[in-house]
Amino acid sequence: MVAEKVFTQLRRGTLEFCVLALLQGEPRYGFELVKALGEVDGLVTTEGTIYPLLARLRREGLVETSWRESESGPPRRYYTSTAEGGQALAAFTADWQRFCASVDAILENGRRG
Amino acid sequence: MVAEKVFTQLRRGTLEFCVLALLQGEPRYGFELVKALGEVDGLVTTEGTIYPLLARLRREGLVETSWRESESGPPRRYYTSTAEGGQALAAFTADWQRFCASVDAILENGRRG
DNA sequence: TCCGCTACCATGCGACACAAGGTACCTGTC
DNA sequence: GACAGGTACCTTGTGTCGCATGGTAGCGGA
Repeated sequence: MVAEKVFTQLRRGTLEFCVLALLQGEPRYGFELVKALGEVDGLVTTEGTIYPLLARLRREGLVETSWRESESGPPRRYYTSTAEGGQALAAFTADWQRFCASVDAILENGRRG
Repeated sequence: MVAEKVFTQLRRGTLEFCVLALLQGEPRYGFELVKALGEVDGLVTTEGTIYPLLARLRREGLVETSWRESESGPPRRYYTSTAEGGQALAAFTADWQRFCASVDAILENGRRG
């Protein structure tokens, strides 16, 4: 479908906070996040997107990391949301709802003509 | 507000179709669109964004243009949605709703922890 | 005459998602 | 014990798109 390109643009700005939401209360590692997002409609992504994104979140102090051995395979870097990450997520959630309401209103308007 | 940056990313991909929605049934010119979007929360934008965007829509055949004299000031280039533009808008609206549902679900999940 | 408004457009930049490729470790098979 | 394949990490280069900036031109008021 050509419409996949649309989602690529829509993901911008939201993916970051979807990851943050997935990390609330539950530490996860990069590969796991890719698989979790892959199951959600419109949020399919790859490692090439996730790792730079996680590095950014870490630089901004929104997540913390720790290495853990795996029972099978290489060690994993687990990501945990900080308190600051939780606040950022809450702020975004509010912004997101405002934004959705605005877009919905305009699209609705357009449908009527 | 620093949060303005968030909206910059959220606008990606949606702005294009918000413009298309505003053009449904009613021809408008560029400057008018900037003012119309400026009144909507989270969609404030400038000419530097709108004109390249309109040029893109025109290249893709989603809008058509015509010049009209203005009673006061320089002539205006009016943009009208084509049938193809209407179809693209309908397709996007469906994608947008799916995407919103996905993001809402993940954000909700994160809030519970 | 000169400032400011309306209205158009072009150029260059930065942020971000993604494709592609690279490293390293473990497991199973021949 | 060599080697294919899976897991998991990360880096580099590319393309898109919103936006800042700036430039042109006509009109009206001080």
